[in-house]
Amino acid sequence: MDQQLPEKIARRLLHEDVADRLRDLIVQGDLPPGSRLNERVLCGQLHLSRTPLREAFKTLASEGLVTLHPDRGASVTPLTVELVRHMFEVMGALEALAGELACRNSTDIQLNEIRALHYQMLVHHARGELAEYFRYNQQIHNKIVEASGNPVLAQTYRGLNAHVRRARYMANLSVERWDLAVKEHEGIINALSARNGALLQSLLREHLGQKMLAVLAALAKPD
Amino acid sequence: MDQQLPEKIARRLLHEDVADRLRDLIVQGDLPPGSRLNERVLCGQLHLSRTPLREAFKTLASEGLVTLHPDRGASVTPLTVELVRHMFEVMGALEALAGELACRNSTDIQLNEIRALHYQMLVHHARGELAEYFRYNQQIHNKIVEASGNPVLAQTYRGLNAHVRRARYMANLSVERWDLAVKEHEGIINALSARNGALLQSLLREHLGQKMLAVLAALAKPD
DNA sequence: CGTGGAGATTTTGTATTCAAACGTGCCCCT
DNA sequence: AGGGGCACGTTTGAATACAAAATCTCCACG
Repeated sequence: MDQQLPEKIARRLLHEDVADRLRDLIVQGDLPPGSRLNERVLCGQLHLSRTPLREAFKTLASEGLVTLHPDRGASVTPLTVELVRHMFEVMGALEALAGELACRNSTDIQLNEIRALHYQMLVHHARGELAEYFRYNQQIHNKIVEASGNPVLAQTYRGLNAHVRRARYMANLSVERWDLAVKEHEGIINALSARNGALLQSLLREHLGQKMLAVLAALAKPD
Repeated sequence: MDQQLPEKIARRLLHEDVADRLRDLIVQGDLPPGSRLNERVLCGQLHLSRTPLREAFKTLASEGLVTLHPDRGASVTPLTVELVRHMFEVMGALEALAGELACRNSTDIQLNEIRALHYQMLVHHARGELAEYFRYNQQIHNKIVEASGNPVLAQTYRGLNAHVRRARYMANLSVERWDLAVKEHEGIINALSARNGALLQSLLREHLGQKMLAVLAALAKPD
């Protein structure tokens, strides 16, 4: 047996922690789009030196979350309508592929896990707990991608998803849209359970398309 | 008019040059899969200090070309059969999307440019000039992705393509496969010219699938 | 009142330094 | 002889130092 040990021994690199932290700050809007990232200031706030911070910038830059301006520092990549549209287009292709593969490759255990998450999500929907709902919603989509059994797909998906989450954070969900989204999820879970790849793909596309419309509407509105 | 000026004023960052250089070395196999990247040695060879080199590592790591081992340095990510299979799966979805979008969005000028590249490629095929053939082949696929008008797609594609190019570099093309690939390209160009998205998608999938088989066969063979 | 430019200040890019972790070889002990 | 542990050299991780670029300030000049 050469399976992974339950706990990782390997220590985490500082720049990785910093990248995670900055990613969260950007996704949640604490570092607003377009804002400049002053190295000295951030070093003070995060209690580290410039070296690992700058390393984290490189990681985030290659994910597209920050933009590097030679000799003029880094800034949070602005969220434009065009960027959102293009991201959702790519996400659509990736999710469709994930759905198809998940129907083919996922184990029953993974499927049960996804169903469990779905029901947990329904609980939070019933209680009107938006933040928790989002967490489980996110987890379900991640699990579907994982269940595809394709780590390259999973990694690519995660990279883009940071952008999408950032966009969604700005979009306040209407109650109607929320209810509808839950209905769509119902269908998604059913198609996956039936391992109906073609159906799942079209449902995922529809779901993502609706999400994009909601995000675009929110972006268009003045803050 | 806010179009890009013909010449970039912005200076290039050292770590970007280094990342490009290392990427080439990895893709071409000069830095073979699994090989360890000793910082001091590379610094000497590339004539720079460790800081920008390490920054370049971070970029390449987030592209997946190198793997970082905490406290034990970096190494070139090994090319496994599984990795190749998974990459081609994702590339397939991306190229299909690119084809669909290119049929919808590309300008006639872009289309003409692609056709021109195609004929140039035919020239090199006729002369049996493999390296030049590959260059134009690569350019055509890049142009199709560009013609999709989706920069996010283009960027994602480029990231994965480095891996694919690395894999292909190991696969010696047979003459039969080469002739067939040219035929496939013919069909691709025609479908694109006719702006037949559905057809183009299936042709691109077929083309990529064949490429994957060739690469996998080469990987399976002993070097 | 605006404009332009020299010098000071800040900020970034790269090199160097310092500290901690890793790996190795040797010696001692059983 | 074999295994364990300790000291050493090497390599990496992070901080600091230095250099170059950009930005800001303020005053002279039109």
